Amino acid sequence: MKALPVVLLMGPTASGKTDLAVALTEHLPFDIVSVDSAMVFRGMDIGTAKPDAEVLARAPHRLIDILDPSESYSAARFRDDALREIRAIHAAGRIPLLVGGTMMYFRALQQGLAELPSADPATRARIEAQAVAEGWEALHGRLQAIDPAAAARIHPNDPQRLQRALEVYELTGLPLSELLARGAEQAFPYRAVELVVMPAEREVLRRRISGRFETMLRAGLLEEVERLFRRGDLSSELPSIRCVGYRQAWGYLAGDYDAHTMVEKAVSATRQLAKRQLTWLRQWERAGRLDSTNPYLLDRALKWLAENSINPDVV
RNA sequence: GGCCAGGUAGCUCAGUUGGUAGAGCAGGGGACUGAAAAUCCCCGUGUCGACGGUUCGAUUCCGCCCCUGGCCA
Repeated sequence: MKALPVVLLMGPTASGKTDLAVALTEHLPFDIVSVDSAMVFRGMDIGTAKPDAEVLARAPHRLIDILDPSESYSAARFRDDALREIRAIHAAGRIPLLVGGTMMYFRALQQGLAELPSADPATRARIEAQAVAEGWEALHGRLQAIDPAAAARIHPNDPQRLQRALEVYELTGLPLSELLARGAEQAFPYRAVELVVMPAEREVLRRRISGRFETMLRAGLLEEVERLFRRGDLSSELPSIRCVGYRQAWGYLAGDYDAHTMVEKAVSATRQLAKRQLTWLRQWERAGRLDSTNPYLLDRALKWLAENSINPDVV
């Protein structure tokens, strides 16, 4: 029996993925699963460009609004969640359409992850304290001793990865490199059909990004962030508040800079995000992992899907 | 009109005791295994405001002019 299809629609921020996905649901029996590390948070709607209630009623998105901003998500949790949603959608006789811009989630989903311990706040706090006392340079030296391969790969200025490598060692007694070398868990047991929304020109995307941020402000982004700010239990260290737009609005509300600077910083941060997303896409393209067609136009996307024999009979 | 401080990378500035200059930000490229909208790495030639002068050589010194800000009239 042929593997069941899963359609993956990826692209940089502000490229029009959501619009295309919603349009596709009107032609084929798709159910959408969001692949987005920011849309998972409740109460973060405007700044994450979450589809509005009217669109969601027409085309429900799974894996949005599943976390409070005080919580944190992960690629591993996404993988589990997404596989569960995919099974449920297939069971209902429909086709999963995974849409988003969090490229590492796509990677984790399709290539799998090695068996590693999940984040442990106590261990991280301990490592953090050591970093404050001795500096990350010293911790990099320690990693050099326990896991030379990881130390060679991880730059001394990269606290996040340094902390993770040390955390894994403290939790398992084994070097991260060795656990990674054991390989990922089972592969993606579906037939993946990949659609990539690539902007023809960077300049177009740049303009869309600044225009969209202005629209977000007019739609009440500042009020949205202020609600989070006033809660009192959130901080700029949290993954939710580090999201593009939220981080800068937070800094403005905290009095770190004026409104004009906030807008400038937010727009730049969004462009930088798009650049990183494009780096993933180009890498996959070079590796031949992607079909280089740009299915931005709806009819082109539908044609592409037809060529890959995605139609209601398949399921 | 006079005095003072400036005019150096797209922006904010540093610097050159005279040998044509470098940071941050922006921008570009890359990496990426439980934070990933995160975290990190690499990439800096620009009439050094204009024109003259001194000098082997001026962005640097001198003169003059233009522009910006401040003070005084």
